[in-house]
Amino acid sequence: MQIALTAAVRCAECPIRHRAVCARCDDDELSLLEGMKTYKTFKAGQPILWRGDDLVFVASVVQGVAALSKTLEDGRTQMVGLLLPSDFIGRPGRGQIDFDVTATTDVTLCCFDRKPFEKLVDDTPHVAHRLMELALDELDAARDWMLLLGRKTAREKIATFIQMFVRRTHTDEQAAGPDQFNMPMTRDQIANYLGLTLETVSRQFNSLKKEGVISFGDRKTFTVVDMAALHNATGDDADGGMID
Amino acid sequence: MQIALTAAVRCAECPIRHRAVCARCDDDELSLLEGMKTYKTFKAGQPILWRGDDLVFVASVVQGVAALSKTLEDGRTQMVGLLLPSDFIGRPGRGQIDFDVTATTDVTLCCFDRKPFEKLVDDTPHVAHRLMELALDELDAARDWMLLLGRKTAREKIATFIQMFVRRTHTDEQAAGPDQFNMPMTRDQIANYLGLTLETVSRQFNSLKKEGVISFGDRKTFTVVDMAALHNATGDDADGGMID
DNA sequence: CGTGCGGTTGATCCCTTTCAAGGATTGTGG
DNA sequence: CCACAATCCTTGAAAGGGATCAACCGCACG
Repeated sequence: MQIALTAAVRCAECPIRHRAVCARCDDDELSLLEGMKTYKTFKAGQPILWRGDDLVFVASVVQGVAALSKTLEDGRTQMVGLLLPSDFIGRPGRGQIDFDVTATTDVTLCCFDRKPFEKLVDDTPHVAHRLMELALDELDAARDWMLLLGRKTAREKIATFIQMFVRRTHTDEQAAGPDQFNMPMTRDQIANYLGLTLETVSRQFNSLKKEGVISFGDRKTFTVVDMAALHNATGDDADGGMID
Repeated sequence: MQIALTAAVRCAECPIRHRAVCARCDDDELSLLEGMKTYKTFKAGQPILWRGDDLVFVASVVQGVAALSKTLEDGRTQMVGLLLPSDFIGRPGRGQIDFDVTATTDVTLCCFDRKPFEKLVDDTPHVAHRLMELALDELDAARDWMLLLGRKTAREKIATFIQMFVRRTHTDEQAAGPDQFNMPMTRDQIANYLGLTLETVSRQFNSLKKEGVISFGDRKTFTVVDMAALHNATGDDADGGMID
């Protein structure tokens, strides 16, 4: 269920107010941002930015999921980042990006023109700080993913993916059930994220289902039946290795 | 050939003066840093920091190569970053790191105690800016590596690795020959970086050698015989996709 | 009621891993 | 200076996990 978002939404009531790039801002700073922002929406599957494009705007993801991906000459593609609500697109001091950004689900972005935003970053330490934190969080996530891509088995990849998704989603939206959640990605997109083929993704999902670790009603609605078993299947050590 | 470095080396003469965290500093700022810095050296193979350690110092790599790595419960390990001269260890606002840092070769670090350094970062926009740039560079590198780990074949991985290494090394040190360079890592370390086994690394190296793409005299000294063929073997498109 | 898209399942193949043995190089101590 | 050990590297044979190729299912939608 999506909340209708328009340019009229006030920052103070924004669902990502406390985690996005504006998290540290006081009221004055917030009203500066409020004066600059515009909302853009994208339908599932739509491209948001192409590799090599001039970066005319930067943005926070307000609703939905977007993906960063890279493609080899022969068409093999690999997702190199998943943007959930509060994640940031674009970077100060870079006029271009080196990957494609695509809407995975319907997406709402809170956009700022790049040039004025960069000026604001220079004048507003709170924003600069938060931007740095977000970049470092992304770096941590990227490194976890490198371990997954380089060394984990298909089964471990799937288990890790589900676990990550549950963790990030649970706090984001009020999930319907205890460990139930909605999977907004197709098997093919998941495969591109995990460095697998869609067939392998399907097989591993069904294998975890047969073992009673997860179950799903609709093909897009999962329930984690046995959280401990799921964690066990990730290959990670006890504390999960994830920083909260 | 290593230059002897002691605490007495002046920043103005430092080999990484123009690329490290201090790159943007003016003379005043530089003398502040100069007053804080101490050199530490580590022998090849020595641990520099362990995962979960309290981060008491941050540092720039002055000489040598260090590696960031993560390990699964059962011992599988994956390098998640390679630190060459001018790269930075540690991050503002984080008291801990989530990976091990190990000296791959003999390493010289230019260290700063974390707390005072963080204060300096807050007061010195030039340093904060540069730190942000370095973080974003690392993020770009991490994403290139995710594509490699997730989608490239063993052959492509090796070719990409050599290419990356030649590119970064050539500007760093004046290489002996045109495309000759010194490989400071063992087959095992390379395997951990590329998500392969050491046997596969060995086989692919020798395969590229048989094809006349590279040659090596000493097992640690490579020459790229056919740069175009090497690039062709990376799977990347024409311009290489690497940002300089 | 067909068509298309996403998903499942099966059979086969192949690249990389695994297991194993031997070769090369370096360093150390007698 | 040589013997020996420790590392690092190479090479071969076999096994296996995931990819590939292919057929089919089920649901949404026109």
